[in-house]
Amino acid sequence: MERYTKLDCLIDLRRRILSTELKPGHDLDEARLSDYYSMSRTPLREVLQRLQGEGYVVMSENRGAKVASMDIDVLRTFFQTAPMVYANIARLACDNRTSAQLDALKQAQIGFAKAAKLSDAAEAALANHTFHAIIGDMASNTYLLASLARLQIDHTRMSQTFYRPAAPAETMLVLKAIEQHDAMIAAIEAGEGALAIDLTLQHWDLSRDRMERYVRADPLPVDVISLKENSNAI
Amino acid sequence: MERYTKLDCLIDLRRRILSTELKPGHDLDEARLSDYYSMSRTPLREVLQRLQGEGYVVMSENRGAKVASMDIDVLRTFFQTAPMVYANIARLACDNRTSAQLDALKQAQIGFAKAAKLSDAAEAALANHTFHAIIGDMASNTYLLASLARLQIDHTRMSQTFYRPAAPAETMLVLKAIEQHDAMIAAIEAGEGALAIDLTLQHWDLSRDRMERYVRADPLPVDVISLKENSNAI
DNA sequence: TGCACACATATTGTATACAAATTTTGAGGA
DNA sequence: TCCTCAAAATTTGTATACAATATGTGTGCA
Repeated sequence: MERYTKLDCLIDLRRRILSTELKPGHDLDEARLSDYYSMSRTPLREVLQRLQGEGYVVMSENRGAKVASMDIDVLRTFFQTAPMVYANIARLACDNRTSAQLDALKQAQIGFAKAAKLSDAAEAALANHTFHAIIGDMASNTYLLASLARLQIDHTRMSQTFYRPAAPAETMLVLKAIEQHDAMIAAIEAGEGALAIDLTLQHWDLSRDRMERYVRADPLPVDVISLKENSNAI
Repeated sequence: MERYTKLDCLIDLRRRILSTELKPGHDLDEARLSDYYSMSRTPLREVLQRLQGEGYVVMSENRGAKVASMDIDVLRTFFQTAPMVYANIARLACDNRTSAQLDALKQAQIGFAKAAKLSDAAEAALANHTFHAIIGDMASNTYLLASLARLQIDHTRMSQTFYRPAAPAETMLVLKAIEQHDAMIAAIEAGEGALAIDLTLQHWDLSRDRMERYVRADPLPVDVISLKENSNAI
């Protein structure tokens, strides 16, 4: 097997966690991972420590590392916090973006659109992650960036678990998201903070609706239930 | 020398960085530190990785770790971001605080008042750090907590560097801060979110004024300068 | 069958030796 | 004196061996 460097390993583990190839709560065995990346446990452990710092992983004494879980109470705070942070980041990005960052953002958008049109859910989610991470960089606010990074981890993982390729509405929503990204790029490039906030909140609403619709699935026909109740009557 | 555990080492390094015993930008030599804490480099390096994740330390490939610096552009974003995060944390704390956390908060306030009255600047700053960290816990919002933690690191370090024990106004400000803490405890205990936000912003203003006043020192008497100019005239 | 306990296995934590990279030092020449 | 460059010294990065802790298994007993 080819040889991984420590940075490769870090990036790859991030990718595998974001794509939910490594599911929330999954146990990360040091020996197995160090074997997988063909490096010794020492540098691998340092990678895990770092991933813990970034919020991808949780570690406990003598019990090793697990992929950070997504509990119901954490999800609640997620929906509570995300719009505020995303909006503020977008506004700051308008003030501080560099042209190099704008180029990177446009590149990321191309990657996102391509993956979305191929219906490659995992790739699209990761490209989307990159897109919003670049906006985070543009804001150049280390403090808010710490929140954003953690929000993004859970957002990206959720968008994966809530993805239903079969649903016809899903395709429409993705196309809408691409449009919104384009509008956001224009607003950031023009430095129009208020507009960027507005677009960001719309973008958030779209994403939230998609996730909510998944959770609140269409109820099964009531007829079937009443039928069952009748046939099983004592 | 007594033996430190890894957790002790982590906590002690945090303390030394917050108290600016280890100054911003200070180089952290692995060998020296592992000797100091009488442990081998392997666990010490893991501690450093973790501190990097928490924002206390920055590391670069083959160049080791440094105490996180406080550049002028970072300070700008600090003043930009702090009030928003502090206020939101305070509001959330009102909704989610437990009685155990309230007890801890009152204890921390006692510790702060004691250190302040003894004019122990370092101890007071650390106790103040603990006080606000507990409010952060109360908010139970992992996302915002990540921002708060990073803001607090720089806030605590700044309040140290900007402390002038000789200044008569300083004592007044500390007494005022103690009062504000008491009012905040009451607001959080009563669950009055709006009031807690208000008090938090007042508390922030006090702290900001103190730091600003330090930076904008009283100008030297103009007479002295003109005198000097005259005597050195060519 | 169900439980408690000791032993075996597996996994994590630490120390040390060595490899790789960086920084320092100093000799040589312009 | 100043610069260049190579060797030495220092420092960081990795592999491996071993220690400590946690987990799994089976036996004996009620």
